[in-house]
Amino acid sequence: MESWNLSGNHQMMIPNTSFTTTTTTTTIGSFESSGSDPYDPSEFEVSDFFTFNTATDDLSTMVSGYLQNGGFATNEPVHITSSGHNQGESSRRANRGNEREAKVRIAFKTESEIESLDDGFKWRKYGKKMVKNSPNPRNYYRCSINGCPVKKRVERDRDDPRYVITTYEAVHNHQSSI
DNA sequence: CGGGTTTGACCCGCGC
DNA sequence: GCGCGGGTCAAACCCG
Repeated sequence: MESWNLSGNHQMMIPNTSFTTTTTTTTIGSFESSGSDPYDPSEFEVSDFFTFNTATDDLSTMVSGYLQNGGFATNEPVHITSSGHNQGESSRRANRGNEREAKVRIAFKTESEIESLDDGFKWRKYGKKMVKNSPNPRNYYRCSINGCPVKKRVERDRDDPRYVITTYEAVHNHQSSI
């Protein structure tokens, strides 16, 4: 768990992407970068979230800023190893276990009635699952820009359905989708 | 026709 | 080995 400096240093090149609902509280949690481990499927504990208040457009700024920089005003060396074999998904299985890809993961918890929050990127849904201990499904999205590795999953907080938890993974290799 | 969504099947890791 | 849970695939479907 890192601590983030939320001020400054986002390059904001996202056009007006405003969330369509009034967002009061947003929470951010679980930052991971650079794994020697392929996947860490650990869930986010609520205590891991970092909460702050923000105005609506600040939030979208931060989301997009995060997604493009690989982090908030962080000096974490977030590097994407796009090296060697990165073509296609079949390679993922092939080299599971010894390839080290930089993993960046961040979760936003946002109070919202709708779950399709516009964060300025174009997403293609590729899966949906029911999660255990929750009546709510979890949706899986992939960034639909060329070979962009970013995924996100969206689900509703299981014990406070007013909130939507959006988890982003990896860093965009392009700028805004618009 | 081109793109996204739906949806059940499939895969993989892990614990028993 | 088996079942479970999370994650992904992909064929069918939908919609402009």
